[in-house]
Amino acid sequence: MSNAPAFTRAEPDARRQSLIEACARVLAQAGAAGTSVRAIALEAGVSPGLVGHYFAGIDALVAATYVQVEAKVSAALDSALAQAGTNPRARLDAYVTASFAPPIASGELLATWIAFWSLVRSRPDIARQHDEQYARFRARLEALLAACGIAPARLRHTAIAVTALVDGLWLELSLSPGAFSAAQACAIARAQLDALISTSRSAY
Amino acid sequence: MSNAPAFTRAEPDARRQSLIEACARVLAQAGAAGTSVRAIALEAGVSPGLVGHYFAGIDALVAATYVQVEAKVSAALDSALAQAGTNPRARLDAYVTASFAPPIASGELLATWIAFWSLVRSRPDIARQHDEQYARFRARLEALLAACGIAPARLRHTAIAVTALVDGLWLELSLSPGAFSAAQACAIARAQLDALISTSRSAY
DNA sequence: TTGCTTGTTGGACGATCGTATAACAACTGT
DNA sequence: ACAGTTGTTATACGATCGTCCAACAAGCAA
Repeated sequence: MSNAPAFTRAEPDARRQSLIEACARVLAQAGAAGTSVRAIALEAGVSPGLVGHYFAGIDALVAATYVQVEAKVSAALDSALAQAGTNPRARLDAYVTASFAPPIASGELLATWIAFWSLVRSRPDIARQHDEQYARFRARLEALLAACGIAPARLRHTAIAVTALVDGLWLELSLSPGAFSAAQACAIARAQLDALISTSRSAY
Repeated sequence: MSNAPAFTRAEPDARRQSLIEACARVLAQAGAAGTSVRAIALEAGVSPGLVGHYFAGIDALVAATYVQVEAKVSAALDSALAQAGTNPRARLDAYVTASFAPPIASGELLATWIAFWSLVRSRPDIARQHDEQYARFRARLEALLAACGIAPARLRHTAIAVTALVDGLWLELSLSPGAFSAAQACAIARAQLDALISTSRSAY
């Protein structure tokens, strides 16, 4: 009779990955409040108990999801930079443009970030994870800015400023897409970059 | 014998207010995940059932708490502007300085904002509330920037840029206070404002 | 084929959630 | 002093939460 397998055994890494992706989808569709072990397991097509087999708890799964989302964002930025050529200013523009385009600025990512942010204050390990992620993003931006001729003494301040500007535009763009468009966010960020770079060069 | 009252009857508005303040305290201490009707009632010193008497649900209470936090932030900004005198640039600096100082940049407010943001995507009424709040903040900033001589055609873009920059710095400052200090955030924002204002004036 | 390892299931468990409701008591007007 | 209004309490209810665990079965080794 029916010798169809009751379930398929998966490679541990692949199963972990599928749970992480299911968590991201649930976060995007149901928000942080509607994200439960059962909902994630249902989305992944597995039994609820399996989640506890791969992750210590729901918080650990959210943190792992954040890591994967961060990796996806980084990959999208790297891809944009690779296509931008070697001109320093063009690379900076490509960074900005990619930050306001899918998949980075797809409002579905917002729920993952918010769920992660809500854990930062109460969990020191997650706070450290956030700090490391922020440091990586700032370091990448510092390299791009240094290539544009920003004075080394102003590099750190400038990178913080650009990160804050891009994050602020990205957040508002994700929260209320009607306030302004991605193209406007691009134009605003580029205008700021022009001002920053010319100011720094005038200090030579 | 003991004729001490079992409970004290409060003015409806005062009781509403005390519940809102209790909700803000619970959000700050326990995060969005630990904020429940029972925890709020315990913090306010009332019975759990009373929350349902004043608010349709936990979401409505969070939304009301957001309104009150927004009012507090606005009051702090207005107070800072009132003390700044009449010089347009000094008023803009006062706006920035106040944005990175208590009570606005007290990390306790962050949990309220995050809890509110997590409701924006799934609840259209809360999305509208957020849009209105954002529009109010941008309008206030546009007035300050107009007084500094920003060209009317660039007013909207500039206000969006400054709002994004301040929000991004405020968010990172609240999430990880160790990355940079409030004074550094101030300096960064002021440098950006200098660049924006000189750029706009050179267009005359 | 047989036995072993282990990924996987499905449900049980206690705790906590939001909400509804009946009884109570504090205040107000008479 | 009395009665009516209603803010308030305390509890009950069903649903859902995260976690745990014994039983099952898929795949691999011998």
